[in-house]
Amino acid sequence: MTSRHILGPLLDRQISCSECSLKKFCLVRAIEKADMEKLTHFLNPNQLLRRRDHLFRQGTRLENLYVVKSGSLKSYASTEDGLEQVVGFYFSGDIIGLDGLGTRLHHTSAIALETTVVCAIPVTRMEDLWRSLPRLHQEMYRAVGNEIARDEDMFILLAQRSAEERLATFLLSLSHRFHEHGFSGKEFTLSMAHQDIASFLGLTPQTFSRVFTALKNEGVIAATQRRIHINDLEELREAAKLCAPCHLKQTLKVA
Amino acid sequence: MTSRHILGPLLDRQISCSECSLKKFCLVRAIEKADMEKLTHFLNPNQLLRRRDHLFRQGTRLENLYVVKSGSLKSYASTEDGLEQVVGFYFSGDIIGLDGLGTRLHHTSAIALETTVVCAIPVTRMEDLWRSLPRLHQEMYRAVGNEIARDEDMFILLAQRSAEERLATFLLSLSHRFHEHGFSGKEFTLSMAHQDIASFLGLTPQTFSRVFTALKNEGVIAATQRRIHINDLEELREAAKLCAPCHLKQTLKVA
DNA sequence: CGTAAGCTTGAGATTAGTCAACCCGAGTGG
DNA sequence: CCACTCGGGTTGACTAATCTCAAGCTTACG
Repeated sequence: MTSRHILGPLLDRQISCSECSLKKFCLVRAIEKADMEKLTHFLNPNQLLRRRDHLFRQGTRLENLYVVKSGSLKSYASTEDGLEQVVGFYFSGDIIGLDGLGTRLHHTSAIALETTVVCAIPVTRMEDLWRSLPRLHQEMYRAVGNEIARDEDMFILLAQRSAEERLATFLLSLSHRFHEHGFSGKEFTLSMAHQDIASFLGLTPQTFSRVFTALKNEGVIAATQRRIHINDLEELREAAKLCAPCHLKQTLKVA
Repeated sequence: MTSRHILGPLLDRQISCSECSLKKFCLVRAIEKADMEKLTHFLNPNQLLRRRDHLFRQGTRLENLYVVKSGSLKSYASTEDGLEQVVGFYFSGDIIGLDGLGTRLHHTSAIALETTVVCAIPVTRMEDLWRSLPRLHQEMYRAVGNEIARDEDMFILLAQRSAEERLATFLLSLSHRFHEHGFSGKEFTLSMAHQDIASFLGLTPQTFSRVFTALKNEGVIAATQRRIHINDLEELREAAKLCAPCHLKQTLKVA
């Protein structure tokens, strides 16, 4: 509502959560069918963004949390010295904006990587929402807990893993994520630029490119531009050096 | 309750939140005086840990969230290859255990760095707690939002800052934290080992030591063992290279 | 007092970053 | 329709930061 000017036109508002194709992955999964209409009432469903549209900007008031319905976004922080750090990628089912709940100001900016649809949850109505649908609560804390756990996994990745391990881990987590959502885990298209991944992984674009090329040369993956094909999943796992249960399942914010 | 065997004896259970010296910093600050007794009912207040006592271990069931009342803890993740990564330090007022809310399993281990007192919030009673004290809610989301924002700040630190910048940032954030709680921001004692800080900052103990020594030689700080004295706050800020508002206020999980 | 853990220091190896050139494809305008 | 430009991506040569290995020191504590 408030950031309408940077958003595309709203899509068909009629679609309720109960009809939403995402209900298996969204917060909504905790909700009884009967309550879904109630929920729909609290949301601003189906806001459309085009590639490069900002969903919100660092430092602005937190008006909504968003659930990604389709498409993808990245969030990034700008530092005073002009650098940008990508801090997360978001795909369908992910909640975006949580980092603003502390200060009620967005702590990062979020921008669509492709044509993307999100549902907005106005924070001013969250209290009512919880009251009206206490089960949602639990689901919300689940989401929050997963996000924090993922962030901690990222610490490990950034703090003690090599460039190759970071990239391999990233590809695996993407693969896992796509698979989870019923797509191929072996072949997929990146919606983000290589340099976004590099930033996210704490690497320069050059180092990213070298490691990426190396993986291709070793035959572990095949790739043209942003189209990725994983040839040897085992080898990729090897390269990622993560067999621990806690990592394979949910690593990175992209998971 | 469940982990009593690794916990020290319980202290005087009589102390209620309204008498607690921490109420300015704890979740409780959102609560009306009249409701505090109600809250006390939900808690397991004042569990005592000695140095090196575990509060919980990675992979075990999440039974409680904890608020640190006094003392300090570190949380760390163990990877399959035997490495340990410190992912956070916690001081009075901090909530610990949030990373387990997703899976209901602790995602990290937590261990006391000194004699420490915590209040336990049983997760099984959280639903009741929210119902009974809806205002607590908001405070909880505030805490969660701050934690996520801090994690994102850590990404930047780990992804693109030099060893010196990381250490300087860490010291500043400690200083800020102590100051906030009414202690001196210029002189304080570290409760964690140097190697814990090194791990947290993604450095080897050797690199940490070199940078630490350098800061001492430059006269920016003075330190004997774990006693720190900040001589030149401006210089330290310089070394940290963070002037952006979002960073100075709340950086790192220690803030 | 003796041991162990934590911390420091040095020398050398290694990884990733920097600087710079070049390539490629998409979109633009002549 | 083609040349131009620009952003993104690649590659090479060199540099610098951090890690590794190794030894020695200091402190804490039984």
